[in-house]
Amino acid sequence: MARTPSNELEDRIVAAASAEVVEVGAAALTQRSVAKRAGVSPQSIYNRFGDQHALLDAVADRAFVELAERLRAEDGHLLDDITDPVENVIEGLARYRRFAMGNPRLYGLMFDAQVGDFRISDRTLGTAFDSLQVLVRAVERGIEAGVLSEADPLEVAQRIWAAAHGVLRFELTDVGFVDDWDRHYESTIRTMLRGLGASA
Amino acid sequence: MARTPSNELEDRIVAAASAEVVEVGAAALTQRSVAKRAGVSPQSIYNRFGDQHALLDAVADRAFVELAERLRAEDGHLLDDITDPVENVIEGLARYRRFAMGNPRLYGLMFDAQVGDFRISDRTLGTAFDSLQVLVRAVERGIEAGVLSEADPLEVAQRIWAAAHGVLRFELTDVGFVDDWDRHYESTIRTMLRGLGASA
DNA sequence: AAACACTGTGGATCAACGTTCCACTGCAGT
DNA sequence: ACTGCAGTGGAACGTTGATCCACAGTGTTT
Repeated sequence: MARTPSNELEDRIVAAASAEVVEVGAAALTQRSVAKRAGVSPQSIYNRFGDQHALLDAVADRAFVELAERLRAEDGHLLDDITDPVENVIEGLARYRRFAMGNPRLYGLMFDAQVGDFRISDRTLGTAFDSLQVLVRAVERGIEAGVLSEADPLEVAQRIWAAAHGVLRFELTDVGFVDDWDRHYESTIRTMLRGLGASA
Repeated sequence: MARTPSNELEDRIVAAASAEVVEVGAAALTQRSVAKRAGVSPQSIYNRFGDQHALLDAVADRAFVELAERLRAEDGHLLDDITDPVENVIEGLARYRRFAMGNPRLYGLMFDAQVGDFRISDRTLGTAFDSLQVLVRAVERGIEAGVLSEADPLEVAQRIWAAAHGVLRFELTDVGFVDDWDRHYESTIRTMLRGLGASA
């Protein structure tokens, strides 16, 4: 070894790529535009990440970390402070929605294959799993409180998550025929929670 | 006017593009490959459709028509023949899932922005709306039978649709941590229907 | 202090892509 | 028979992801 690579450079590249994704989307992002924005040569990206997919994967991974943080605490309000289990889930998913609608293109990168055959790596999928734990914990609370019926919390959390994701995807791609998406989103989740209720 | 354009040619191009989408996906599809497959010159595609997005839109439109047909009748079995309202919805969405999983790339084109900033046109969105009517009708039956509580059938149908779509998207992009996706899919829908139940 | 090893630069290059242009051909309508 | 447009074939342009190369800079080792 002769020289220690500066990971400050790596951060700059990922930050530039993130900004690019947020502004124009992953599909419109180019290696040259990222390099220019980060103030590095196009070659450096390949030296660091290998190819474009790997770079996008790094962007997605970082986004999942930010998502998890935002779910746990938004504007200083901890999700754990909400005691009512149902409202805890509702508020958590409301934050989830604000994240998605605030950064639609980033959300698209995380959950779609927006650019060619890009797929999230297993490592990034692990980070996504960490984010999901927030919802899993909320479900566990609901079960303990008897508001949700006994079942595998992970499986239940994913049912709720899927429903929320489905609504968001439709909203983001303008598919569907809804006046008030905000209301529709919450209605769908409340319907889900009602279906998961302990009563019979 | 001198010559009547053969829409047989148009059909050939759309058919070739559909096959291409099914096999390699919309992102990997190229104008040249479609032209070659259809046995026409690349130029003809532009003469007919304008650009690639318009061609993909035509493919999506056709796919929505096929989806609606398949929902209504699969292997000669009419959906309307199922009298039980709940099982009617379940079977309809099972067919929906088989369509999606049988043609994942086509499904991706219909509901994602898989290639750049491509969006379904308003006209194609109308066709999608027609497909949704199958589910709306099933919900109406459920309400009439008292199995589902009184509400706007269109709004309710979209809640169910969104939940189904969410599960499918996660399955298709390998996001989520589920053993048996088939079971998870049906569980999610049944949870939804339970939440929509007439009982208080 | 000197030599080394590696990172990053700058620029050229390649193949593939969507799209456009143009000259040419062939058929349908008057 | 003449005319006009649909479609062909091929070249071309600009942009993209990716690779290659010679060169400069800098931290580490000797």
